Formats: sequence, C-alpha cells, structure tokens
Amino acid sequence: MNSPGSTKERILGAAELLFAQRGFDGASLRQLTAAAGVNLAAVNYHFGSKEKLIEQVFRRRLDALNAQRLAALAKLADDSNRTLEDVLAAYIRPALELSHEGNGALFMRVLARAFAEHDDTLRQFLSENYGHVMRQFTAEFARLLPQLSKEELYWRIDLVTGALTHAMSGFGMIQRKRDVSEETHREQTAQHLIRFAVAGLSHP
Amino acid sequence: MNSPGSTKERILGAAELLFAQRGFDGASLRQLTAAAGVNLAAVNYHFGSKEKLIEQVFRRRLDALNAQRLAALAKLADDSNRTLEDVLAAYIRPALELSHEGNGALFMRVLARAFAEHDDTLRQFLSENYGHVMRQFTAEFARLLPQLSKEELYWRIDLVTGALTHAMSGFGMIQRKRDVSEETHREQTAQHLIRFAVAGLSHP
DNA sequence: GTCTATATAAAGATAGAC
DNA sequence: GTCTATCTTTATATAGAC
Repeated sequence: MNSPGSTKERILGAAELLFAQRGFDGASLRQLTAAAGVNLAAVNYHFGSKEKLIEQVFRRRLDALNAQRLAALAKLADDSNRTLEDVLAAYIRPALELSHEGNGALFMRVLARAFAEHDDTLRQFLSENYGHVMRQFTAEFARLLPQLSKEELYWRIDLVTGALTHAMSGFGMIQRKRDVSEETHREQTAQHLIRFAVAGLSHP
Repeated sequence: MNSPGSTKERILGAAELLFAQRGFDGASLRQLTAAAGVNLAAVNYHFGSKEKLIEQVFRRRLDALNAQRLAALAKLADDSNRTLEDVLAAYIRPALELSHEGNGALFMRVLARAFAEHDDTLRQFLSENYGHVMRQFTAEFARLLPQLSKEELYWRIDLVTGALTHAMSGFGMIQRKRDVSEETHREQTAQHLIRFAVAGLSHP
C-alpha cells in the first residue's frame, strides 16, 4: 500500500473526485494533477497511462469492498436459516459504509458512471476482477428463490442492481436532517434499500 | 421538422449513435461529422455549438416520448378505478416502444448516461423542459399510495427510476429468442418492468 | 522521484471562398 | 448551405536535467 499523503495516493484521490464530477474523458490529466498538487508528468511516471490510472481508482476501493461483501456472505453460510434480507444486507451494507467514509460517496458515482459507459475495456476489467462476487450472490439468490425461472431471476437481479447503483451514486446529495444522528440515518437508508430489493426480487 | 435525410437530421442520428457509444465528451465533432457524412463545419452552422447539439439530441426524442406519457396518463384520468399498474404502464410503455423502433434503443443509452453524468447544465435543461412530467406522475403515485410518507414515496420512486433507466439502457443487447415474436417479447418485457415497479413502489 | 520543456495529436470553433 | 483552410486551445505522453 501507499502512504496516505504520497504522490500516488494524492493522484488517486484527485482522480476519484474529478472522474466523479466530469467523467473519465471529461477530466484531463492537467486538471487532475493540478488538483492533486503534483506535476503533470507524475501520472505517467506512477501509473503508466491514464487508462491504468482509471483501473487503479477502481482497485483501490473495489478490492476491499468486494472482500467485505464476500466475508459477510461467508459468515451467513453457517446459518441455515439465512433469509433474503440477510444476503442482501451482506451485499448492500459494505457499500453503504464505504459511501459514508471519506470520499467513498464520490467513488460510488464513479462506479455508476462505469455502469452507464458500456465501455468494453472497462466492463471486461470489472468482470475479470470482480465477476466472481456477483456470481456467488446470484447463486445464493437462486437458492433462496427456487420458484423463479433462471430468466426471471436475472431480470430481477438486473433491475435491483440498477436501482441500487443509481441510489448509491446520489449519496453525495442526500441531506441528513439535523435531528437524525449519522448512525440512525445510515440505518434508515440501509432499511430502505434492503426492503426495496427484497420486494423487487421476491414479489409473486 | 427536418426532412429525413437532411444534413441536420443525419448529424442528429450520428450524434445519438456516438454519444451512446462514447459519451458526450468521448465523441468528437470530427468523428461525428465523418459518421454523418457531412462537413466538420456543419455542426456549428446548424446547431451553433456541441452543447446545443446535445440538447437537440434530447429534444428530438423526449418531446414526443413525454407527450405520449402524459397523453396516456390523461386518458386514465377518466377511469376512477385506475390502478398503479395502469399509471406505470403509461410511463413505461411509450419508452419501451421508442426503444424498439429505429435507433430508439441507442437513445435510451444516451439518456442513461445523462443520468449518471450528474452534470448541472444537462440536469437543469432536462428539469426545465421535462420536469413537469415527473411531477404529474409523482402526484398520481401519491394519490394511489396514500399510506406512504412523502419521504418514503420519493425513495421508492428514485429507486424505481434507477432500475428502469438501467434496464432500458441495456435493450440494445437483450437477445430475443428466435421462437418468440417481436410483439410477444416486447409484451413480456413490459410485464417484467411493470410488475417490478409495482412491487418496488407498493410493498408493505 | 520530481521537475521543465516539448513533441505530437486532436479538440472546438470560425473566416471566407464557392 | 457547404466547403477548405486555419486559429487557438487543450489533450496525452515523453525526454532529459536535477
């Protein structure tokens, strides 16, 4: 790992912010290095190219996020009474925690952009590196919803994924009311998302 | 309106394709005019700027689409027994029809990009020109779901919107099976989306 | 590891001939 | 309304001094 204030880390932080705000094409290396307070040449020195930098922006967050999701799912494997709520919580809560720490909310916007981009290179990178996570959760959904055909299940998972991605990309703007604690607010959000996902997956 | 093969119309068609594939920043005026088979200078002559061209790409589809949605909603106003399904169908079916005609599916991808962009200029343009549509539908949802608090309703509408936008942006890739007619396939898709939306909005 | 300077390509936009 | 030619800015990337 990199030390917190290192050049590499500052570039990654600035990249996350500017990619969230202006997109991968919209944010130039000039804006990016200026925001990070480093030299223009530093990106190519440390990452090789803009493309590689983009991959590292994803890796920095997704490695930990998906490890947490799989750990939460593994924990449930012991419990033979695990419910759809439990499995969805294992998927949603780590992302929700990330979106409330530091610039995690910005990253969720970057992720939502990646979804909308339909860019083949990026999709392949995400699929190769993190595809196994979705596959494990899908298997678990199939187990808990045996009445659904394969096609029906895929439809619902796709719709739920779209809903969650969209919602989490907006977290930078959701205003927590002053009389609600940070903890309570996060818990309410989790409940909204989980209940919606349960309804979307399991309706008759 | 423009004649179908006019320079203006060909630019709009090429822009829709390239914006869907590469985004607003990713698609350059050079690529765009080359694809349209027109001169580079034609964009600035006919539209004034790239920004104005982007607005026209939206107008060309959204004017008709949202008019159809409101017309379908108005038709329901007579029926005092109208259901949530009816209202959702009024919102979803016109978009679904658009996405199956000509390059309509490409436009749905452009629209999904616009959602993910979080670009203030674009959001303001869409809100100013088409915000009244969402407001009318929201009022209708509130009437049909009186048990939900305002906050709860907004959450659910936001999640459903994300799901539908995501789903419709993928229509270019959904493979219709050979033994299913185009008509049947579209009807099945409509049913998937409407049932999902009903469940997401009205779960207890 | 960081800097300046620069190479090279491509962007949006416009002027002026036809 | 369409063309060529060009202006100006900005992009990614790299070479070579420190």
